[in-house]
Amino acid sequence: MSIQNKLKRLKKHMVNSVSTEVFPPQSTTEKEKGKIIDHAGYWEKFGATPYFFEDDYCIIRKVEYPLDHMWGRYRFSDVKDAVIRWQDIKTAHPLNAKDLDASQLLFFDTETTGLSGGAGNTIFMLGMSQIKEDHVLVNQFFLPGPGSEVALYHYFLNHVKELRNLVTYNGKSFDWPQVRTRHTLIRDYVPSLPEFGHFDLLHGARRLWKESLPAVKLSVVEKEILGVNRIHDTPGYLAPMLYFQYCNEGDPSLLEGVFRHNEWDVLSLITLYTHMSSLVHGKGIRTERETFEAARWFEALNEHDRAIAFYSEVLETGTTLQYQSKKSLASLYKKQNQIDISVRFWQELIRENNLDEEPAIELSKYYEHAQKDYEKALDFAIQAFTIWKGKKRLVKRKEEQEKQAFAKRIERLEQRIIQYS
DNA sequence: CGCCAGCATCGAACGGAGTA
DNA sequence: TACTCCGTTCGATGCTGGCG
Repeated sequence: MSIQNKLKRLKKHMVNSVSTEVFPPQSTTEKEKGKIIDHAGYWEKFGATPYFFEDDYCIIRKVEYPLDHMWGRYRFSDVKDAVIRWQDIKTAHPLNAKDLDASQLLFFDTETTGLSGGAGNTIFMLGMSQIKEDHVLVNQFFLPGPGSEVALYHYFLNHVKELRNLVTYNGKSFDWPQVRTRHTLIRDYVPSLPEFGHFDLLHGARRLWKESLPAVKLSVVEKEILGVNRIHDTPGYLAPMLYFQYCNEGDPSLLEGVFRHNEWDVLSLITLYTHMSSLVHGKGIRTERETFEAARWFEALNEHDRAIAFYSEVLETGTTLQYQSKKSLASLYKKQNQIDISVRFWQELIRENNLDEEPAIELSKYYEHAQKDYEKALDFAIQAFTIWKGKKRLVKRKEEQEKQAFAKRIERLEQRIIQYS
């Protein structure tokens, strides 16, 4: 096939996906002759096409998956249900997709030339997946060499116009600041960065699995939690080396593994978001720990009712986290002014464990202030003090503070008893 | 290897309720 | 009226683990 024909074909493909104003039709034959890309044959075989902008180009690779394709424990289409279930949850949860449609989520991951920030590093690949009407679309925008960034970001920023919310893994600290840094360097030549909502799944994953996994990196979560098994994955840390080698030697096949790795990452983000949403919605099979951590999450968000529901579930079905759950329930019911329920939990707790002074302190407060039964209050205060004294302390300063608090409480109660008797 | 969001921890400030 | 206890909120601070 002649270069001319090839270019014609490329152009036809590009008109489909790129608005015409960025690819002016006035290109002359002479001009098109300048638009010959390196390794055109390879890229074509790889399903990638060039996108020209002024004198530069970047490489666009698209991959499609059917919506019912399984990725780990879920089908891609399950993310739609997850998003729908958020609609009737009022909570300001950091994963809440209320008022969003699954198709507006941009599952996003970059490949860069290194970890350190600043202008020294470049992003050489912008990878993303999104939910289309009847398929999942993966897009990878690749920087074929330094100096092609305007083309890369021009294409990217036009592409994401309709999207509203990023979904990333550590993207708040890493990917998106990097994008912003690169963008500011060329902002005069490209559209401005859109205001995205942003779900960073790292932090929720930490909350849910910090205690049960050796590390909470995406690769571990993916394997242990999502059930995604990669074969022949190119680890992310090799990406910079491979890219530099490609820059020196010009052989794009060096990067096949990197494309693949990035593609899998943005697909796993879909499954991970689906799964984390399901856990938080209380759907599907959950471990005791997951239910407990979801409860803690809601507690931290001041969502008492949902926290209570989850802790209660642990209490009923759990085995190892019941004591902690009961403690949380006691203080949550107290906050909700359900004192009787709260007290019943404290009493149970004190019977279940004689090494924890907190229930005794709480009961002492209850009998002193609510019941005005100073004898009982004193008993619990002394009991608490005794338990506390039996513990090894680490922080001297805190120890002194707490000791004084106990002394004060006990002295006060003794005074009251003398006075009222 | 650099950066930074989010978490835990702590102290200060404050208000409500009860008490001296 | 002044004080104490308790709970809540808010800001400062320090730390850590994840990204390629």
